[in-house]
Amino acid sequence: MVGNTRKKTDLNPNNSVDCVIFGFDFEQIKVLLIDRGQNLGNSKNLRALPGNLIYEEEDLDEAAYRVLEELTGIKDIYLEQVGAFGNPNRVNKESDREWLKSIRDEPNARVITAAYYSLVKIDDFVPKAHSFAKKAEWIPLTEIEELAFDHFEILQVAKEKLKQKIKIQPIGFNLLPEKFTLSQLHKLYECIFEKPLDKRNFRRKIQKLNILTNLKEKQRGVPHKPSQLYKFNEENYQLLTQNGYDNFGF
Amino acid sequence: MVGNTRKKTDLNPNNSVDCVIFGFDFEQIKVLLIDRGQNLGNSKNLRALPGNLIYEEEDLDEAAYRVLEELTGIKDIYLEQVGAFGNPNRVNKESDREWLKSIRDEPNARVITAAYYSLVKIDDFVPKAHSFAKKAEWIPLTEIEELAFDHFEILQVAKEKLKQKIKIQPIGFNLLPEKFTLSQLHKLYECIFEKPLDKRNFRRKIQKLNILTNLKEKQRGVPHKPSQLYKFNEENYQLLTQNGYDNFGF
DNA sequence: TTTGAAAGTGTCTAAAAGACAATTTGACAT
DNA sequence: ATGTCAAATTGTCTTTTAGACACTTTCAAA
Repeated sequence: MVGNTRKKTDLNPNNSVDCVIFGFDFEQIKVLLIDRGQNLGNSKNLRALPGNLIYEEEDLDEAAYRVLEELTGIKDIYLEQVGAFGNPNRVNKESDREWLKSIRDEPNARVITAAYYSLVKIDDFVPKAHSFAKKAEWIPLTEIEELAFDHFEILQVAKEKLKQKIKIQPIGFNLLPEKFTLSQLHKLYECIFEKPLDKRNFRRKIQKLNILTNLKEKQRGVPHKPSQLYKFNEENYQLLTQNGYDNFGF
Repeated sequence: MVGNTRKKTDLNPNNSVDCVIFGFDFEQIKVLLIDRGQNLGNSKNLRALPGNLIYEEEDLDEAAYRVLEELTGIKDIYLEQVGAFGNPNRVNKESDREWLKSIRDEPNARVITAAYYSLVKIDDFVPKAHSFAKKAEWIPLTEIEELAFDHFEILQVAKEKLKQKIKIQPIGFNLLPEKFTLSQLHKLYECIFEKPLDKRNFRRKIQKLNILTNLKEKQRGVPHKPSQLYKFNEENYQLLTQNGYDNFGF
């Protein structure tokens, strides 16, 4: 392969991106997985992370944004690299090999993947027709036990990175709609940290940070005391962090 | 390329590892860089991170350990992945292209690199003859302004990851000899965080963590009050963290 | 009007962080 | 022997943050 002859639309058969797309439905964290719709005798039809080969003339981040848009129709999304995964035996399940044969020109090529995680507002998700994904589904994190390739391992690392990142940057807002309640935010943090957080202490700290704008608007139609709605205050967040503040943990 | 015919010793021409090797000489943080010894008319002879192509049948972590041992002679070192770097224009300096021509079979191949950082005890460093590195030198972080390829960018990201990681895991001991003084540890943290830390508060916190063993042994031959020597207490560290404790920041 | 369900709120205590300066000790020079 | 230099060592007070803990409010629906 000679660099000068590469075209934008040439596939790089040796490098891919895989995306761990997190969503939140106010109850639990979910991950968008694809169903490859394989009919296999007795072996399981394992779900997979959305991902694909990159193009020759494409940066890794670009490729991740592209794959995300192709799959979800969402642009300008929060995206963070998890890392590179290159175990030579990443593809060691018979079902994975079968599947690659059906969709790849070079199904036996060694592929090193750059994994990303992204946080999306679940309601913005617009399922798109996707070449090789028979279905795309939101699966609760707690129900995921096995995935294709090394995707389960990638998911574990992505979860860990998310947990760490959210302690130093309030990225959780990317999982909530523009307007949200403190209870929803509270629940979100409990789901990410996988442990209960005291309601009053949580509210005290998040409000003290002064990065929420109270919209003076209430929830409607709920069969109990309606909640105040808030939105994330980007400007105050900038002010807060410009002197190095980075304690957003609970 | 067909997977089944890959051999352990085949080079993968499209994927490399690059290593940011941090050291500490009790004064400042240094990085091990190679000098490619190029004679170039007017353009600078830029230094580079040590790195190389990986083998076809080699995991990325393995490759990083191998490259480190080949270069420094050190095994069983602290190693952490920084991430994948795959800008299609990573190689955009004429001097880098020239150099690749001289050492690679496929000098124009697009290479995606997995970057790692490692922390080494500077005195354990045993310079090794290294195929294409004319010299390997410890350069102070503060003096590094430009590097080959995208290595300067990689270095910045590695520094950032190190700063974050050391707040949740006391990996700094990997940069110090077995026996060290509290002042040396204090200076190390100041260098990593690039800001002064109050001596008394630093000592109070690190001692309270109870992960240091006082060796009841003093520095010798210093023209001032000799300091107590300590070593890292692995067992106490395990005890401390097994309940999720992760606040090692200052 | 009653009931159910979640929202909203305050205080006390304990632990941690941050600011701050004087004394001690050994090596070396005189 | 004495003095000097340079770095090590040590403690207190104040402020901030974390953690534990329970009752009242508000709306919708029965």
